[in-house]
Amino acid sequence: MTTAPRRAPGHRSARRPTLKDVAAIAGVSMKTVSRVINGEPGVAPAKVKSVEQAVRQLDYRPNLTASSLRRLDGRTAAVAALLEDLANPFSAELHRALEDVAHDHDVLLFAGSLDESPEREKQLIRAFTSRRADALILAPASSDQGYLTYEVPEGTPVVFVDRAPVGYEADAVVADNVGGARQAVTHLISHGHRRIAFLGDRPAIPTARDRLEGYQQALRAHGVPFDPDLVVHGLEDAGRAEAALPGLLALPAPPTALFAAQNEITVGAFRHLQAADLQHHVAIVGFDDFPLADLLRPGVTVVAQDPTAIGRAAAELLFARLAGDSAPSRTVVIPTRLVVRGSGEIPPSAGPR
Amino acid sequence: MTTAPRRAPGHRSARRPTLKDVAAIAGVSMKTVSRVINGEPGVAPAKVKSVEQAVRQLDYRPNLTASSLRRLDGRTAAVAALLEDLANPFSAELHRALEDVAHDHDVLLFAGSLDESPEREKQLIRAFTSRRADALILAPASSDQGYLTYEVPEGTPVVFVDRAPVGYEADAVVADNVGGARQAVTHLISHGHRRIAFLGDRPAIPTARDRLEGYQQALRAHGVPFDPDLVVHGLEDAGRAEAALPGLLALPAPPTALFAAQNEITVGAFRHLQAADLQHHVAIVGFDDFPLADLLRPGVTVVAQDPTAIGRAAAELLFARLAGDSAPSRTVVIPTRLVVRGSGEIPPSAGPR
DNA sequence: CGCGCGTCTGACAACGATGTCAAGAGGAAG
DNA sequence: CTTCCTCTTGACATCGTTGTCAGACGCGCG
Repeated sequence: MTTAPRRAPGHRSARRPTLKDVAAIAGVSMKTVSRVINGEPGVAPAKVKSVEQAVRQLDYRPNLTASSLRRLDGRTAAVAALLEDLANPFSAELHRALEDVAHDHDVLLFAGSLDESPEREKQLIRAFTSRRADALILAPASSDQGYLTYEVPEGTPVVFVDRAPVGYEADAVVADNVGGARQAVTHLISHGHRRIAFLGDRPAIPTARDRLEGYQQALRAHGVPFDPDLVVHGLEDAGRAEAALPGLLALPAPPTALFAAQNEITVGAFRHLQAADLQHHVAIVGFDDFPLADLLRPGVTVVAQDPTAIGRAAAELLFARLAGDSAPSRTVVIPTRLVVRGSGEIPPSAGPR
Repeated sequence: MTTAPRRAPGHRSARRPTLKDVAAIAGVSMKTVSRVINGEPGVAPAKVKSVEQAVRQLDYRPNLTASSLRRLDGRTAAVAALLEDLANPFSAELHRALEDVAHDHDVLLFAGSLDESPEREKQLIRAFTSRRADALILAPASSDQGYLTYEVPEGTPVVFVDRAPVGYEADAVVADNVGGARQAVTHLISHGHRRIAFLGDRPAIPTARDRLEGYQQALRAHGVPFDPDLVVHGLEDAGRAEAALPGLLALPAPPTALFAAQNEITVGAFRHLQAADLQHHVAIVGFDDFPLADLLRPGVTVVAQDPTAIGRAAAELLFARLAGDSAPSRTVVIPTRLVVRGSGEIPPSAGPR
């Protein structure tokens, strides 16, 4: 017969076939089947053939959970990624990059969103370690990751992305937050601005602090006085950023330019500017690129992070660790890139009037 | 001593503690520990206490892979979602909705992107079934899912999202593609358009076909002649859509309005219109909403799908199946909603000149 | 005081696979 | 023909957990 090497469609057996079933059909021991499945040498060609035939006949699939339980290294060929919010383009692109590298290594990726919640972070870490993920990728929401010391078993590498670890020793891949912010603000200064507002996320977030630091460095370097009234913190989403603008622009000495330290904030701020028809009068540079920034009018000038590069670098560090690399932990800084599109090149005006 | 209920930070034991270790410390059998861990009744309160204490002392975590191996139902408390492209806002939002429902059920979500590749779909299905995911959520890339009959073990529910199954019997949650497209095109007709182009993805994709069907229904219903020159297929990404527009607009009788059957296509088409300064002269309605559509000028009118509703409905179907629901499979259709923003209300003009 | 019953408990097997190891087959060397 | 060695092979224990089942114990009853 040349057809029907496996069960006819429509029929599902109640139980998945196991090594034992294959061994019975092939007329060899379970161990020999195991050897063939795993490509171990030292099996007579004739037996290899009959095992392969039995495997096809039963449509046998090894049970990876059983296999990883028994194996000495206990590897599950799955890694977990805990990111900020998978619906955010930054996290989504990062996730894609991680997935692509993982796929090259025949490893699966579990993913979860943290939404800036430290509790959710701990919860998910537990869930993933209980399932024996081989490694973790973490964009932490917590302010201190010391708890990883006892949560994460020895031999499970952890690589931080986007944010550096605090209280825990591990590899990290981060964007150049200080340098990028400096670059953005310097760009505005070079276009003549001296009253530049800083629009930032909650200061508890390390990247938010770093970007504020870069903002201040740029001001200092060019002798621009620092005005605390121009610094707005706690803009956790686009809506809050939008709502914060009217007050800022109504100051006695309003800013002529905005530095938005995060993509959601940039969008929220732009939304208000456009609603007030100020988008061609108030300059804005955002940290982190976002889709369609080039289609807005004016196009929105940003300091772009490279989430794909961050993801790839993180995944490669991680697989190096899994392959046995035990060098001291490294922090890789991925440079940012200024993308000029119009909104950041608006000159200072006397005011919107 | 009142302190140090668990290992001091900085110290990691070489091996994770197991049931046996807990049993030894608590002075009971492994089985009793197992009972306490799983909250089974019939354990003397004193023993419960000493087990709980030992668990805390060792910071014991059950090994879920071993547990699911032994359990009769073999549940792993993990479900897999195979979506189109996690970096696309539609998939990303869907993913978030799935994750949220899964989280409510204390179930983890594995995710993967298919990128319209049937091979990748089969690969990932294998990877997930090998890991014994309890259920699958699938936005298929393949044109026929008959292979699931033997790939997916009996008792593992599959729920389709975004696209209905072909050659396989399963629950599905889809948007109202025909109705939504009809609504979009009717909207354009009601604004006076009679030469309306259809910009679509590869016709092999069922949703693309459905949307073409809706387009044709709307034309027929209003006595508008169908002109095959105005139908462009195979626009797989924004770049291709952008590149297709010049030829379309250079026709002897160019369209006065565009129906873009997918968000990437809408963006690509809009990008060309704006580059040619036609965005206020050629009407456009897109299928599927996208972030910042309201910030463009004109705002882009779309027929919005509700990926969150689709995801929630799919997840709820799935958990009902896992809970034992064995009713015949259902298909849930989630309605679409017309969002008017400006680009779809542009009247037909004699041409861009 | 013996019996039966319900409550707790632990010994043991089993889930599906792989690591260990010794034994059998076969050939080469003495 | 024996001895030794290599090459294959399978029996068995084991990974960490849960299902099964029988035994120990205390209790009330006749």
